[in-house]
Amino acid sequence: MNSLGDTIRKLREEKELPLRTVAAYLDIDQAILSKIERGYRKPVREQVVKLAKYFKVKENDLLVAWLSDKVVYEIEDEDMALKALQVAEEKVKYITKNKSKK
Amino acid sequence: MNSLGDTIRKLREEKELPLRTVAAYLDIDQAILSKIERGYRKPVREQVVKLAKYFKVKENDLLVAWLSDKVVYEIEDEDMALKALQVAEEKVKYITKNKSKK
DNA sequence: CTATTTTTGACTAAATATGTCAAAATATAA
DNA sequence: TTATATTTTGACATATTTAGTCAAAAATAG
Repeated sequence: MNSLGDTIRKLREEKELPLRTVAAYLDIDQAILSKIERGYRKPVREQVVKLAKYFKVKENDLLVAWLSDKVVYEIEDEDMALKALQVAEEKVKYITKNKSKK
Repeated sequence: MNSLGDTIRKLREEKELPLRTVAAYLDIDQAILSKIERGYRKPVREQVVKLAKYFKVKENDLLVAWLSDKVVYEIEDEDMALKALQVAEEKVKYITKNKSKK
């Protein structure tokens, strides 16, 4: 199950770049990037978008990983987590359906 | 698609209780309860638990509504919302599976 | 009308998220 | 080894978000 952090670390290591370089591009301290890659911090949306551009991968792929990480983080300690996700899916389907028609 | 707010309002109106009374039980200003019922504020977990007790409904049912509302709130503006939820489900399944065995 | 209840919005306080910095730990290479 | 580069850690500061109060305005019920 790869989290966004794992993905970023892999991309960075493939190119043999130090944290410093990528962190500079994101305009944050390398300490934060280190934590993001290991899952101790969540990046903000803008950083995810920048990373997709930087590593030339599909922005949507990273956004899905980022969003799902956030969702999991928010509910993982709850017994009803899975049930809640299923209900959330229905709600999202309902919302998008009624958004298209006016 | 009923949100938690709708549920609470219905329960409260069935018993013909003013906001004041229920809000006092929750130890918050009635203004907040008003906003919670209409979806302009999210209750905290503790309040959801108290409400279940107060109205004598299943705690888990309210928690599922509360959690799913929170999840939807977090992702609804994103194009990848549905996809993210599906990935999140897989991640949660994976986590709970590996939590049971040690 | 008059009472009661509900809603609104400006404001404050508390909590959480995001970031810096510098030192410690780890890995790399001479 | 020992020197150098990289990564990790944790204490701390700052910013943003969330949760709450309060009082007045609006809506509803008698």
